[in-house]
Amino acid sequence: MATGRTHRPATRSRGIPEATVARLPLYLRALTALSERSVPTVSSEELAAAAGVNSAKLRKDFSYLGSYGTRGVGYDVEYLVYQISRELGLTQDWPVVIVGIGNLGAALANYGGFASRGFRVAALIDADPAMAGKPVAGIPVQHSDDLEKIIQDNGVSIGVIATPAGAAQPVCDRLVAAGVTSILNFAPTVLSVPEGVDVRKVDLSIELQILAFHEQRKAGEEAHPDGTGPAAVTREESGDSAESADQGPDGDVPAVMPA
Amino acid sequence: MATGRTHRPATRSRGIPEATVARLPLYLRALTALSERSVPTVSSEELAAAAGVNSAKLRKDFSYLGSYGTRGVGYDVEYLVYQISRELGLTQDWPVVIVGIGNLGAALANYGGFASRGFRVAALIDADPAMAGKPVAGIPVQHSDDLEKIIQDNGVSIGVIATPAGAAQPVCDRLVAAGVTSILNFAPTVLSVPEGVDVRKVDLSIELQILAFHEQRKAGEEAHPDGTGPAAVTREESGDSAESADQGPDGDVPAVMPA
DNA sequence: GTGTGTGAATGTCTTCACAGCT
DNA sequence: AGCTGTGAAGACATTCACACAC
Repeated sequence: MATGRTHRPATRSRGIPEATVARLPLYLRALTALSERSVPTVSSEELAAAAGVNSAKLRKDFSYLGSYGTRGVGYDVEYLVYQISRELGLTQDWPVVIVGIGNLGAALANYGGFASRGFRVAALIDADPAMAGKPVAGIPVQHSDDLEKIIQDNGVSIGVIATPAGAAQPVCDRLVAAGVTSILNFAPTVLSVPEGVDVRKVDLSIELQILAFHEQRKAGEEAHPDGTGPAAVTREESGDSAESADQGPDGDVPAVMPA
Repeated sequence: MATGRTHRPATRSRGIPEATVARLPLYLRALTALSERSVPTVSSEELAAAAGVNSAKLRKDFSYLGSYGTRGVGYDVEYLVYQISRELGLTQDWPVVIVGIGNLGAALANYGGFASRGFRVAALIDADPAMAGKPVAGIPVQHSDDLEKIIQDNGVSIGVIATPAGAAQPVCDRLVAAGVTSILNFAPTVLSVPEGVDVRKVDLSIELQILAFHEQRKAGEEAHPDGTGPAAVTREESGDSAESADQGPDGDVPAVMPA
């Protein structure tokens, strides 16, 4: 959701819906787990449960990739892992730089699920001269003066911004000027980027606020089941599945699952 | 988005669309910045630009809250800040616990944007006895043996899980059993929760994979503008705004913060 | 004149339900 | 018989465009 949207305003042909793309990593994770347990095939029903979505959605999602299943049987786990990995571009190596090595930047640098999926932390960059040379997660921090050179030398196209809000836009501008075309932004700011550059943002405080909104409703309902309370709701809890969560914004990334 | 959905299956009356709720924090942030600069009023056009959305969407979003603007003039900044805060439930205090004080947990504990919005870190919990008593961000870490007591003593209803994947579900179960009804999950796992409990997830690796997907397409197009390449695309990049990113997810989903 | 508020139109995502392949 | 793949229906979200209030 962040700002508008740059990628295909409505692509057809090999156009995989954005909502589907956002779920592919989820399926991939579930499939990887099955693969490690040497499970050979899986049905849409089983895989959907593992990924926390419903089976119709999963089948529809896979249908955009092609017909990789076998009717009456299910999906071949290894084959699907490969197809989804390829579709997501994970069969290649993605050098990534992290800018802003504070608490969060360090946490990201140490994050394991990083390397496990084709992403390689090529460099850590920080504006504090005192940090320069210090190793974090085994990688020496470099000073931001060299940002452009680092990007270019490593052929980096994906940048992660974990700086304070005020530094985010300038850093973003430099990253883009140096050739970065995809940015994952952890700073609580809206970034302006030229067309063709993708930005995804992750904002803790926003997630908490969304939770608070729903939490408030729950409290209001309890206290006033008649729908009169503070945040009078009047829902109808219509008969419905028994799922849970969701995940927000636009692409609305999915988020959880039922018991 | 995620799985089904627990909150109003399609509530009307005071039913604010989920997509709108997800944007309210964005508007609030932009408004807070204006407020600090003592700007008295703002038009939908200006505010939309600051929040990174288009003005029609913003007006539609606000229309779900009520008619807080003045035709021909715009919106009163202070008044809107108050209304949105109230709608989001930020006028009250939300004690939060963070479970799992590793790199990420520590980063979250240190996050400023936290307290700034009605959220108060009531306790830090970790399973490592060696951590017990150590202060992180000025708050002493407590051992997870006391999790239930901590939740109850502090009246916590929102929990943040920043543990390794394997520990997430057990921790989640204990949190829920102790009374937590909203969970922000940073562990790369699908959590099972009973109906009535909200879960939002933030997964760094998923965000990167989505970026990689788009990045791959860009590369494919450059190399094969005819739409024949590896991941043959054939989009049409139809004329479009000059905004940027999106977030998914589901929407989009999304979540953290800066150093 | 200016900018909000909103019905109507359009577009996207999800769910249903079943035909068709194994 | 079983489970995928998918048209069609429905729900939801965004955008348009303009009447109306200031």
